[in-house]
Amino acid sequence: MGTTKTEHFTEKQSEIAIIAKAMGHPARVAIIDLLLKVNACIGNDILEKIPLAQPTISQHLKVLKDANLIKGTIEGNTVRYCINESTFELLSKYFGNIASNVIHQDCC
Amino acid sequence: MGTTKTEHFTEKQSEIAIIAKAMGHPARVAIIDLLLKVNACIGNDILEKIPLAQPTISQHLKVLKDANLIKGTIEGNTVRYCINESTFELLSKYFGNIASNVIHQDCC
DNA sequence: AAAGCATATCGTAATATTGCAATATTATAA
DNA sequence: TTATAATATTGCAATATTACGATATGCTTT
Repeated sequence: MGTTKTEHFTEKQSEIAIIAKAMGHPARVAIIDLLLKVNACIGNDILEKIPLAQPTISQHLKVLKDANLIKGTIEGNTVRYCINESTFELLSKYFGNIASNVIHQDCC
Repeated sequence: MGTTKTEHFTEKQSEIAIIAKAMGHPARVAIIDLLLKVNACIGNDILEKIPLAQPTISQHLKVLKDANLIKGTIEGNTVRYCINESTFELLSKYFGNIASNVIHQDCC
């Protein structure tokens, strides 16, 4: 085991899970926060800001990219990373929709 | 290793990561979708709807509860689960804020 | 009390994730 | 061309997650 049984769930459910999972690590949240603050697509200045080894950061960046949370473009020997707005919008809408559709009535 | 180095990150970053991680499994997304659809706090009718064994579902429910995504109240020999709106609001706002603060200019 | 439900917990096997050193790769600079 | 800088990949150890059978716990009904 250890393997997720994906076959039973809808496309949408799997999509959300994959994206949420990618945000499910503080280092990756920190990277997003940093990209947002710097307000530009930085390469691995990330290394200087986040106290993890270079291979580890590279791995986290890959996870974020695979989940479409960030984009990266090669620029010489540097990579410009930036936030992929639309995926965050998707998340925001998905969660916002849940929040606003909860009915209280006989709830806990 | 395998252990996340949490000590370097902010409270907020860790909080978001924990919540996002809890949403990072399709079964848990499916449970939330179900709770929303049923529009009431059901006990383990979840079992009938989600094709996983009872202990597995119970475990997923615990993860969701620990992340404050759902609440559960005991009612006789049943548990009423329901969505914890405020945590979803928190997520929606956090991600929405990111989406709306991205600056494009020289981005990828 | 006994039987029967709904849930939780335990133990365990299979697999995934995290983190990093070492090493590769690729682009620029000297 | 050689060195240097930025990034990716590989390999591996430690730990976490997922899934479930078996079993426990705790109501509720008979």
